[in-house]
Amino acid sequence: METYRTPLDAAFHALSDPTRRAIINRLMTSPAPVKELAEPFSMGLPGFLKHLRVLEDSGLIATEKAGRVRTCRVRIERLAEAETWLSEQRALWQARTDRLANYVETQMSGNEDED
Amino acid sequence: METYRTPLDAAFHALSDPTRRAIINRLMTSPAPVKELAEPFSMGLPGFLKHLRVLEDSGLIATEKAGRVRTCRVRIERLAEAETWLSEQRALWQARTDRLANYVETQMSGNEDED
DNA sequence: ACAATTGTTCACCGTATGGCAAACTAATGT
DNA sequence: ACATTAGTTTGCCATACGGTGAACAATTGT
Repeated sequence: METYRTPLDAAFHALSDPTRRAIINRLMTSPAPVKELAEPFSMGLPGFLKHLRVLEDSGLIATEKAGRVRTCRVRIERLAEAETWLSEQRALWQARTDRLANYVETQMSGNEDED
Repeated sequence: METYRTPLDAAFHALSDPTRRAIINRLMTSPAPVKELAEPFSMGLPGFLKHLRVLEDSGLIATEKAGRVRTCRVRIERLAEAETWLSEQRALWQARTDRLANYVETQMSGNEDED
């Protein structure tokens, strides 16, 4: 079903849906079975299961079935990858504003009364 | 075009495509005109412009046209929102593992020779 | 054995996505 | 004036997405 190329593609895609973010949010506190996870949402189980599959295919969660109950838990590593990408970007931004601040500073010490 | 509900939906969706992440990555260092941004990619301009629109609609970038050149720059706030959501989730996870560690510890001090 | 609980599969639907090619507009260089 | 550059619009396409209802397992409680 998921044709996503890289893990990051899949992770960000999975996070782009509010239902799925809510699921992640819930699972951060503790693992839970499918039924309990589904309860807060108005949609039917089939639709809900699709969301779970998107999450599982993305690696953001893992599931395991015991008896008739499938228990879901978060895989924090994948979430960390997304976080890492974002913080790398912010590092680039930081480097840039640092350069800019530095430039402004050298300019000002050159002509202190400039506008 | 974008029917996205919340800013977070739109931001994560925008980031789920490798082309768009590459654009963001490029823009982190400095603003750039459309043509220069498009050069590294094999696709045509119309397709590329769609990516730019997704990014702009998500609030991850802003663009401004001067003469015939449209310059694009990152809007760091929106990226920060995504980062914030992720770190909130990790805080929940952290709280959980802390609780768990605490529990294990109290158990061990109760029966120190247990397996 | 039987019913209830829990999950799964299937076929379907309307809309969005990611791409293309072609035609077009607007600003700039010569 | 004319050609070039830079971007835009339009129409099209195949596939993916988010949801539905109906039928079908498989486990568990009584």
